[in-house]
Amino acid sequence: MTKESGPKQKDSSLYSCKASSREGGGGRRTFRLRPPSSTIALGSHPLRTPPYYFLFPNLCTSQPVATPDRQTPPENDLSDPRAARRHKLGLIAERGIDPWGARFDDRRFIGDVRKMSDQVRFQTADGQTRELPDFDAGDVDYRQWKADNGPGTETGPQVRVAGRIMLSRPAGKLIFLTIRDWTGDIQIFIGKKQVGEQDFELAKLFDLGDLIGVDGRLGRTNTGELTVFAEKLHFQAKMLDVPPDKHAGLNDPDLKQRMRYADLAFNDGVLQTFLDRTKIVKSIRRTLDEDRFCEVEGPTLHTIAGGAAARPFVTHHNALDMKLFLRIALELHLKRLMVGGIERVYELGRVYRNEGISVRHNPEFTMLEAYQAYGDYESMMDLTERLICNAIEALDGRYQRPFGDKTVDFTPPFQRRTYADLFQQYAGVDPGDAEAVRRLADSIGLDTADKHPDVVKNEVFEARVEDALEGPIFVIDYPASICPLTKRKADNPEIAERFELFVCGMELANAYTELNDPDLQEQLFKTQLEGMEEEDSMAHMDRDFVRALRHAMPPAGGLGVGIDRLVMLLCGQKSIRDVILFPVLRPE
RNA sequence: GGAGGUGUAGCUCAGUCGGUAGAGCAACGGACUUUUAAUCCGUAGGUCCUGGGUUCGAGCCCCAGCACCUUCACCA
Repeated sequence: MTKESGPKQKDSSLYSCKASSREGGGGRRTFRLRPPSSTIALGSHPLRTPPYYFLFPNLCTSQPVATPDRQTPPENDLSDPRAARRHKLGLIAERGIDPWGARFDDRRFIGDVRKMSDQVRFQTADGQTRELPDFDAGDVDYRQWKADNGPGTETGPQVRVAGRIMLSRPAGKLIFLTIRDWTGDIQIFIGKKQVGEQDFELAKLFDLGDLIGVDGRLGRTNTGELTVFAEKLHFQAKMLDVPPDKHAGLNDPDLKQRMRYADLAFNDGVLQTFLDRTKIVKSIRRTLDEDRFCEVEGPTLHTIAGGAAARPFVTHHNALDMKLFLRIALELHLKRLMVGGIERVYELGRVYRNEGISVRHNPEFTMLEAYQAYGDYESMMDLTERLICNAIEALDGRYQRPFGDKTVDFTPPFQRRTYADLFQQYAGVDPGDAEAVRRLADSIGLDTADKHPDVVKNEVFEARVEDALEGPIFVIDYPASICPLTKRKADNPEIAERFELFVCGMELANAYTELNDPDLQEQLFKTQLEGMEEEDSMAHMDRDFVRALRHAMPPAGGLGVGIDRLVMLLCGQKSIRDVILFPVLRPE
């Protein structure tokens, strides 16, 4: 799954830069001079902490200090949770412990430690080793089991873990913690007798949200809970702000997005959704790479924002004194590359559209576009199905996926129905009967004045058909006049070889048999430009793109997939802002 | 941009008819060596989004503004 990214790979120059940028911190970090980690024995971490409080004298007092604003309350008012945390930060430093931690070699991810549970054994007094009862099977009274099998001692592997304190259950001279890293949770047992007076006093200074490291032995408590029985504690970082409610978490959607770090750290499932997003994106790349598609990086700054009908963001290049647009699509540059001979090409990247924000729209979003020379829209349909099915396999292999109150069945093959067929079924009108379509459009309150019959038809389709498509369903063979970049069917110039994939009323993918006739392309651009506002994206003819087509682009299939929406559907998230780490927000 | 809703302790939320501001969690003090959102006793914590207005009196009613949510439009 996730590659080990331990501290060994840490860029020391980056780190020293970070240290020297802090007041009083220059030269403090000396770990680069230490021997390699292999020579460091587990549990005997060599950090000899300097007298840390000389470096941060202001942290090490509980005297009142100036309070510039409400964010830093008086430190002597310990009823304020933030002041209490700062006070404890000072007490930790006074104990000679760096409250901001240090490199922590040879630690294991908690998820891996949990997999070591079968190494926990019970050794009887006469030297026999016994397997523990199967705790997953149901209620096991482990205290009773030990009494029945005793006398004896539990043995388990020595482990080193680190994570954030999520729950704390103090019980006299015992403290139970639940700590979490990005692979899972595990309980920590801290007994005064077991860790010693020093570490137990340190543990009393722990707060929810702090990061700690633990050396200990893996075992089971009387209730059977897999637990690291602490032998040595390592403080790693203090959380100075107050974490959200330990049970309800952070609920305010604005705060969740604004403080995504807190959302990720404290709300169940959020981190998993974003790790799943990465899995989906990796799977898409893998699928395309296996099909010998070549990933490229086109320009983000365009002189003409083309390839889609959307308003662009405008920016300015100072040295050239030139207006530039953030790209609204990847299409036109990828096709230029096909002319150049990259016969299977894709880009998976961010595009920007200066449009409204909604539960399905963010001004910047991630798009995949893929082009395959000598393919057509049928080849792209097969590819789309493969991309989605492989992504599902990369997650958990479950083809029935909940979305809101529905369940979407992604078992291939997906349905394929023509636009006309679906129009007849859901709108109840023959799509070939322009007058009947117009009457229907009028009756549902659409503005039909001065509009091309196919445009009216498409508005009816969007109003009546799209929302009804629970899918996944490929809608194929669109009216040609609404698809300016699409090749017509050989036997019917009224029909464009195009499909859109719909799931839960949402457009997930869009693909064409690409138009490669430069003269027809130029003509269609011009037709589309007529009557358009200057600020609209396609209102500038991309002459260089037409020139590229004159150098001969192979006939090809082209596909666009909205990655954020795919992640929404596969992860069961109803809002696009729940699958984008940092969605656009107004300033605080 | 239009319409509707929400804004109260660090977090999650109550707040009746307009009459002294409430709970749980978190915090602080105390008890507890096998707990599971630990429990028990005690303490402290408020710019009721902001600014006006009505009223003897406003968290509550009225007006304006700000932010977020839902929905529509633009769009994918």
